[in-house]
Amino acid sequence: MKNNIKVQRAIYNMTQADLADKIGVSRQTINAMEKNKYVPSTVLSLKIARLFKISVEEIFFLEDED
Amino acid sequence: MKNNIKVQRAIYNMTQADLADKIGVSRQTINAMEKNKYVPSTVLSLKIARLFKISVEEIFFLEDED
DNA sequence: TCTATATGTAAAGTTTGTTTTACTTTTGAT
DNA sequence: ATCAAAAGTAAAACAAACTTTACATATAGA
Repeated sequence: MKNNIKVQRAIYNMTQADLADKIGVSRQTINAMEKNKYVPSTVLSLKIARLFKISVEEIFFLEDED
Repeated sequence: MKNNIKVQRAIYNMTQADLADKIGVSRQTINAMEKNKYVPSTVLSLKIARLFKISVEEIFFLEDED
């Protein structure tokens, strides 16, 4: 699974730490997500989508290997 | 977080085992999700949404405590 | 009522998400 | 070139997802 969190952050001019604070996780969690180190929980993706005012599907994308 | 997976299954007339097979998890995983025993990964919620031809937000709902 | 199918549940074990601490590297502004 | 903020990374520890096995309960049809 891939995501475009970094792009959304850029649109809203937020740092990884900003985003982490707003959705209640650590900065490393955001960093790891952006670097595709792991798959976040659905609660996290819903919170991120809500924050950026777009759908989960507009941020997270399934890949063939998923 | 809550979900309406059971309703979607009913619409498509699928058993928990059917759904589990289609998205590649165990039947107990589906059962536990429906009973709100745990929060699925974003990969799972994307697969379920795709299967039911609706958005993640139409199946999974954040609650105040999330 | 008997039987098959579907659902609920539980415990043990494995894998993966997430935090914390801490350090390095990059980037941008002055 | 320097400095501060931002991003990248890593290891240890903990929490939560997910599997497997196994059994109990419910439901519907013959």
